[in-house]
Amino acid sequence: MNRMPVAERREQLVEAALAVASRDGIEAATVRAVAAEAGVSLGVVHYCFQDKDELLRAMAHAITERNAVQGLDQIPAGLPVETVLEAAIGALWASITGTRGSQLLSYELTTSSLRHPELNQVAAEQYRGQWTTAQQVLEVVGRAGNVRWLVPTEELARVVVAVVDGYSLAWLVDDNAEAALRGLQGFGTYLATLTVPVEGLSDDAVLPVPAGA
Amino acid sequence: MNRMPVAERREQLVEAALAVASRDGIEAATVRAVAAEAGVSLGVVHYCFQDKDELLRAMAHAITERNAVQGLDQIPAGLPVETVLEAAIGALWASITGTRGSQLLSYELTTSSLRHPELNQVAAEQYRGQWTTAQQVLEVVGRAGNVRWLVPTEELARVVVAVVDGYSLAWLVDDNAEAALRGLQGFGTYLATLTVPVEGLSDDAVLPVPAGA
DNA sequence: CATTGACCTGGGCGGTTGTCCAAGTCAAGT
DNA sequence: ACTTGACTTGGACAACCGCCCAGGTCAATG
Repeated sequence: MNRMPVAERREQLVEAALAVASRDGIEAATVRAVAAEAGVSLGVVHYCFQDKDELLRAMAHAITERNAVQGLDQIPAGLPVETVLEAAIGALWASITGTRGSQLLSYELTTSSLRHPELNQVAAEQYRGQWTTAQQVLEVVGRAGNVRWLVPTEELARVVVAVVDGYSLAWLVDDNAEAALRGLQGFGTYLATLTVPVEGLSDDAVLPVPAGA
Repeated sequence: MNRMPVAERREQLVEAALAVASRDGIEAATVRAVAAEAGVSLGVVHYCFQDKDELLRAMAHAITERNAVQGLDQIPAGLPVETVLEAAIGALWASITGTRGSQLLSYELTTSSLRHPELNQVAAEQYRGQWTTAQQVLEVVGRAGNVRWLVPTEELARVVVAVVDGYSLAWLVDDNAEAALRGLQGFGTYLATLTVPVEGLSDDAVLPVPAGA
């Protein structure tokens, strides 16, 4: 096998761990399985990571980062907020149903983190990421729909994450993507009732908007 | 140790498994740990259960049954539906936050079931139970508040379960019970907007109500 | 009292796990 | 060319896992 610096090897191993765990579950992500997936002999893993836990933490960090970067910029602007929400929810749901293994792995990581002290930070970091992402989406949606939220976006973000999490879990169990999407869209129309249109330009002070739009 | 018929021993072992898994996680519920918890030697477990999986299935069945029997009858009647919902949600949330280990175990069982074919039915059964329970609660609430639901309770039940699940998971992670309860009560006021008061007796045909009320 | 059979014991078996380590390999610097 | 040190190898280790089984115990039955 070809040699490479430890930093690069670490990335490769994290990728391999992500592949194994997404496909076969977090329990199947043994040191041996990850090494085999990466095409690397057993010792390499403990040469690059002190622990198996350190590898799992790196994997969790990677999956959290990956979820956060989702396309914020392809939300259409200049449309009614109901339409904007519907489009955003549709895109979000498509990206969820397209990565079933990763979604399931996220829940496995959450429960594992809550049980094992050595993974203590994982779940909290995951949720912080989801909340800030949801908040950013809400603010982008507000600007795109030219509305102001009646409830602080920080509070709303927690609702959104809870509802999306709940529907994702239900979908993983019953495999009924259409019913879940219908429910989510219903939640979207409810969200739309929590907005008021921004009429005058004088309202800009309420919700600070970067000049670069 | 005192002897007992296998049926009774099975119940005791299921109880022990539930105790171990709730306290230390589903991975810690090994055959040895369950036997030790029950104060029984190793072989007894395989004398009462064919598999470890059969023991876990029995444990999952027990926890599902236990969640379903929650007090449906202590919902106050003759009050505005908003008040009824608030009371019901408060009671539900208290029973959730009072059993942290069991809640976490439920999520662990769900993910395990989705990964391992030998536990295939567990998650589905769990969700069927939750949905029907939620539907029953909704109908009781409707009768107690003297209102009719604008959306079929079967559909609404799925929403309720998703939202409660999502908030429970968030609470397990950030341990902020007050924020979660506030969010749930907000969801309750939204639910109240999906009802219309039952005015005339002629409306009884729409929503069949048993004579015994 | 003798016997039967349900129930219990505790050690052993093969397999998998995380971790470690002595030895080997190879590109880069002198 | 040779030395150095980063990187790789593959086997060994103890601990734990689910499962099995030959044998022991004891209440109930004849």
